[in-house]
Amino acid sequence: MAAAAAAVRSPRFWLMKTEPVTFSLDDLLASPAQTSSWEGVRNYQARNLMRDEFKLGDRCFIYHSSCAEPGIVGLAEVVREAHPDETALDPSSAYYDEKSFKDGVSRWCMVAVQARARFRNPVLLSQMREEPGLLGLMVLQRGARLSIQPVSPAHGALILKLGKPQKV
DNA sequence: GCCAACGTTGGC
DNA sequence: GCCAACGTTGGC
Repeated sequence: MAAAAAAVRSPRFWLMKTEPVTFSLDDLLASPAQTSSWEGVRNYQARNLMRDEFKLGDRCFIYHSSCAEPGIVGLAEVVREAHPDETALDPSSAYYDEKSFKDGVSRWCMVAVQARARFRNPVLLSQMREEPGLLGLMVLQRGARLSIQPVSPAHGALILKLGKPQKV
């Protein structure tokens, strides 16, 4: 009997927060092959999402936080699934976490994403709050600090429509 | 295991 | 700078 076909699922949408002062969409676009590791996530919930749920081909909205106009500015795609975040082992890194590893292995992991589009119309937080179709989107909830958030297919489709992505 | 203190996030 | 929300830490 032939091996069962690998379970296939549709690509999911995610939202990834980043402070543009630290790492912006432009920084991703300027990275080699427009690809970067999403390092420095130090929250278990966010880690678990990346480790257990992120699959190749999933689409990630890049959200700029802690800036003048917080909002979604572009789209990236998962090009490498979860693997150890070596910055946790590097004392010179801002993300060094000496308590995070056991037997030389860190509990933290990361994925790599490649830029896919810049939004012609960045979808600002203020605009999303006014958009009935985005009701229930996690980033709009009070105190939603999670840096990695799931986005439903319907919300993802609407954000793409509003953002008018320009391929990069 | 409880919970107070403290630190961080992030919009405003 | 303020402050609400929430995660982590550590004493007990």
